[in-house]
Amino acid sequence: MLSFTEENYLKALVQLTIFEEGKDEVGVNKLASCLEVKPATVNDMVRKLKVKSLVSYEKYGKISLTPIGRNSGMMVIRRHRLWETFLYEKLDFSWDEVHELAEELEHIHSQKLINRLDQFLGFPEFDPHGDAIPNVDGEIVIPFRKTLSESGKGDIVKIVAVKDNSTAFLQYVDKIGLVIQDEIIIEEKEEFDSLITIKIKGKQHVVSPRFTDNIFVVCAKCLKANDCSCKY
Amino acid sequence: MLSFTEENYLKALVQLTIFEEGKDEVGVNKLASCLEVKPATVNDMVRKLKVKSLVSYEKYGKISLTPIGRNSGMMVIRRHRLWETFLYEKLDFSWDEVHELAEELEHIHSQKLINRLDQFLGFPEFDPHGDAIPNVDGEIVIPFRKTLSESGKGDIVKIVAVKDNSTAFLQYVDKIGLVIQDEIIIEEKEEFDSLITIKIKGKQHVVSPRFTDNIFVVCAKCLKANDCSCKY
DNA sequence: TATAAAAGTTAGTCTAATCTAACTAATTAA
DNA sequence: TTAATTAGTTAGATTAGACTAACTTTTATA
Ligand SMILES: [Mn+2]
Ligand SMILES: [Mn+2]
Ligand SMILES: [Mn+2]
Ligand SMILES: [Mn+2]
Repeated sequence: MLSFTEENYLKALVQLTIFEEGKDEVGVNKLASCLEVKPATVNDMVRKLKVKSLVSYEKYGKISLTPIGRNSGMMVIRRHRLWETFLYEKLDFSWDEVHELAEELEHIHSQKLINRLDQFLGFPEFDPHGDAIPNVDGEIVIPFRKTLSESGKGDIVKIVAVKDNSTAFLQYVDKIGLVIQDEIIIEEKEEFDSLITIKIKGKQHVVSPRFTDNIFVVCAKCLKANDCSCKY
Repeated sequence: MLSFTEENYLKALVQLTIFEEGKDEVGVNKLASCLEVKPATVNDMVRKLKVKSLVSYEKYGKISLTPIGRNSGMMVIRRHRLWETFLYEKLDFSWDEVHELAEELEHIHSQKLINRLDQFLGFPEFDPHGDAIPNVDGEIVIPFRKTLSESGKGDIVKIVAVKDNSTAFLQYVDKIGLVIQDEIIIEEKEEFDSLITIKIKGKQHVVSPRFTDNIFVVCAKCLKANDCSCKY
């Protein structure tokens, strides 16, 4: 049985080596800053996780997940996202409240409980932030998507997810009136300070990279963004 | 913020000094055996809880809860019983499965979460084992009830709760076909070995004190057992 | 009331998870 | 290719929660 702490390390490793585009290993310092602990602490724990065959690691080398480690980490994320969905759908929490609560709930271990919860929720594909929910085998479809920052002037896109899960960010998104699946028109891009003028539901907003870097979008014309042939 | 361990001590103290009839304090050894740790461990922790003003305690004396300690412990029990009810009512778990899962879930702290869950469940009064659920202020109505062992030959009673929450016991109750609110007729009491013959739904069963000590009943004739004037 | 038994305490040890401070290896840039 | 910077390691300390073994106080009993 894994401890809360071990689970949090594995979860962070999934985020840094699987969800992060084009990276399948990570260094001690980066993992440490992600978990808000010191590198010395990570060094200890990584050696412990290696003994348990959850990570691959050699002294002065990079850290990567073994298949077992990957699955364990993915299960933590599955639990996190299913609980977020439960809180949002059934208990009427707002999307900026659920993440914090799910940080605790994700460590409830029972497989049976989480599978029953999944069923109770009707096997949702996405959590309230637009993130895909890993299935019972730890498999996940990471859909094609880009950040709003990567879109060009004149593009018409659709918001599919948010990157930042913090209350401050999510409340700002709420304030602007933006909801998952909404259409966004990029009206202006100022190269000098990277401010972007967007139109949502007919209303203009000027937003900064702090915002656009954390909004995931797909082309609004061809929703099957994988085969997208639009300029986008 | 209380740790899991501290919460478990407070919960055990509520059970031993409030739910246990006519006792408002408890010794180190009894608390230790209830928590399955050694007396030395309890001694350490009780001194820590005293510093936090959660218990009253003097060296070589008995332990009792302060009002704050009582409320904290009661909140753990409220969460435990509400989660049990959720698992039983919404996720179709059986009554012998829910206790173990609730042992983990009871440590999720958010007040807002538990109050929303309470609302979602329609403010239930009792958990799947027939135990009353403390309200948002930590108040609880401990209804009048006796064990089946205390009933006499010829009594007609109604099962309102079970004392033992273990899987083994609850599955035995299931096997006999007994359900909360069922009527039980005490047909025979053998003084020699304390075996009791009962009738449930027209079927006879011979049961031992291991069973009857853990079944809570009220008189079936006058359901307001508090004012019961039947022999019972 | 003296003494044996039960209840409770203390000192010292252990493990998990963290830290700091000092060190070493690897990478980058002059 | 050497020096500086960055990344990673090690040793030693701390804290919470547990333990054992030895001790002390309280209570029960002869
Ligand atoms: Mn989240
Ligand atoms: Mn999420
Ligand atoms: Mn229970
Ligand atoms: Mn219960």
